[in-house]
Amino acid sequence: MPELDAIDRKILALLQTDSRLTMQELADKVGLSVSPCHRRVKLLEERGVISRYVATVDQKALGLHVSVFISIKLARQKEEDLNRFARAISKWDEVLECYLMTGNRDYLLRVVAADLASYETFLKTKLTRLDGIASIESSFALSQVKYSIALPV
Amino acid sequence: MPELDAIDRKILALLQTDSRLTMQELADKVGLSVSPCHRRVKLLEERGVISRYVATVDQKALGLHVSVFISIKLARQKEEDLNRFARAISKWDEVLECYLMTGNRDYLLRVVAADLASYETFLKTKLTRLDGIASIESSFALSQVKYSIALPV
DNA sequence: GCCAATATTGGGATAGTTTACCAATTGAAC
DNA sequence: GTTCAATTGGTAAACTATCCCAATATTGGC
Repeated sequence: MPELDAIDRKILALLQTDSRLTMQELADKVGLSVSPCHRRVKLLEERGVISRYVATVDQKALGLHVSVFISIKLARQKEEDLNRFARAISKWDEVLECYLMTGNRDYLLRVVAADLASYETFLKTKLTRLDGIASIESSFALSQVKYSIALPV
Repeated sequence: MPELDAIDRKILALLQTDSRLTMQELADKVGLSVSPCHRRVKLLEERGVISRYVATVDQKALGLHVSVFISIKLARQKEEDLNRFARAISKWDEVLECYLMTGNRDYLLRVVAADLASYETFLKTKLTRLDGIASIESSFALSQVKYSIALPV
């Protein structure tokens, strides 16, 4: 696995911000001509450094006004319990993020919903129906101060 | 602001997963020909429903092995204090997400770092140097169980 | 420090994609 | 059932990605 040099990192920074740049524009910005720039991008894709290209959608435009962080403790933390939990939440589109945590909770989830009523529906019809959950604690976000997909390079 | 119909939502779902689909492929998948499909995508862009196109980068490939959630309380919560805090964290690339929260903390941040040492540097040279912070509590993620950018449509 | 081997770069040609225009079709209101 | 407005589909032109090959730069050995 070869290292990422300064130009690779610049390419990543730019594509994380705007993947619709043409190769010509990207090449100009990183100080290469189109061919080597193109080759570098393809290599970054093949090596899995660039994993995908996506459109980002405005949460308010979709009417998703509620963002909730949920702390979850499981009754048991055996590997099988963890895997079962991970499989379940992976299926649910409302769950955008889920982390296995250190400290006094097992999981931290970020969930979005249209309003409190549909969040309640999510809780009642999905999350609380899972076996092996010891406790659930919801924390509501008043506003999104910052949201970025761009990892520091 | 016209409503999003079923085809618009299908377009959004597909582009949130893969924005590199050609108009031909996208049109086939939603059951339109290229022209109307292209017109709909452009409208979604103009109306801000699609906000941008980005490449997603693999966190491990960049060597960013540490993900931390930070709970922060401010000494005061006047609008000016909140704005000052928001401006500061917005500048820092390590902070990927920041939410103003209800409950017993003011902010929840998601921060990434290469290792514990560089996280410590972030804390010491940036976060703890801010004025007006009453408390900071770090919660470490052991692993990312789910991470999605695709909002439910 | 020089040379050979290797990797990287740049330009040009081609295939593929986006985009704009216009006619045809569909749907809705009266 | 007819008219008007909105949406659709096809075609052509402009733009972009992609591949190939020659030229240039970099690295390692001596």
